[in-house]
Amino acid sequence: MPELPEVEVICRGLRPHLVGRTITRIGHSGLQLRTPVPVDELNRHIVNQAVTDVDRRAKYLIITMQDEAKLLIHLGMSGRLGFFPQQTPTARHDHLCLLLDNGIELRFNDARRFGAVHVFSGTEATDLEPTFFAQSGPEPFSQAYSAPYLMEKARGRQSPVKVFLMTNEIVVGIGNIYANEILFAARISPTRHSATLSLAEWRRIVTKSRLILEQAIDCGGSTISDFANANHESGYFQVNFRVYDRKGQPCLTCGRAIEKIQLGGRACYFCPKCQK
DNA sequence: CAAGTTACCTGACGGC
DNA sequence: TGCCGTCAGGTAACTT
Repeated sequence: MPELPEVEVICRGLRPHLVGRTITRIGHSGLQLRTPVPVDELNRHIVNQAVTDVDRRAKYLIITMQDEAKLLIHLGMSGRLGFFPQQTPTARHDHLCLLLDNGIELRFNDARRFGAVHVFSGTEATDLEPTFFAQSGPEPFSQAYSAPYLMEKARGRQSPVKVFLMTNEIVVGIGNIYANEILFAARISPTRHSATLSLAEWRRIVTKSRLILEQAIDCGGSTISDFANANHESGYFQVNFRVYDRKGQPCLTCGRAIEKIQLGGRACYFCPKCQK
């Protein structure tokens, strides 16, 4: 999926087009995503309601309605959102359409169907933190994401630090691409056992996490094959990739060939000289 | 409990 | 041209 920067960019792109608009009708492909699309709940809690806010928590987009009901959208690996005039023919893999009161439709397209749609009534949505997000760790930009916090969480953990950083209950929003980039920027080997990192090393990880994610957001996210923001514009952070997808290419710092290994079932890229 | 594996699903790409 | 295997940004449910 889109990782945190991409979802943040989409969130900002959606906000001005959605806030104040009323959703007048929904359309559904009939196919199940990661979880079934709650069509009845959408009709009950979202339709004929005006949107009051669009936010992000972890990699979820949160659309809040006038009566406090919330629509959560997760883009999975291949999910995309776009605005189209109502009469535009729907595309293959358009799974959810939200018709707005100005004749524009917000369409959720997801080829792999790893995405998800959740609806909460006003009552259910009053505090999603202790319920829906109970297992979700802190946001990378929050105070709670700190070196002492990571050091404590890593105590006794044998798992490679890259796998640890990609674990949602530790910190949300960091997926495969940015985990690679953050560890390169922090000069820490992705294979290090989490418990062996010093407080100073965790500090570098926290600082670089925020720096890399912020830069990616400023670039409009990274475009890989199928990511586009809500206005059909592409991001350009990928030109800043220093290790991701650069197997065999020279490290931009020392010239050594970037290596690719498998870690936690995912492709992992790093410079064996710069990252210790 | 932690860590490793599998599954979900389609599309793109490289090799032959 | 096309067939086949491999891989892909995520996450949760399994097993070990």
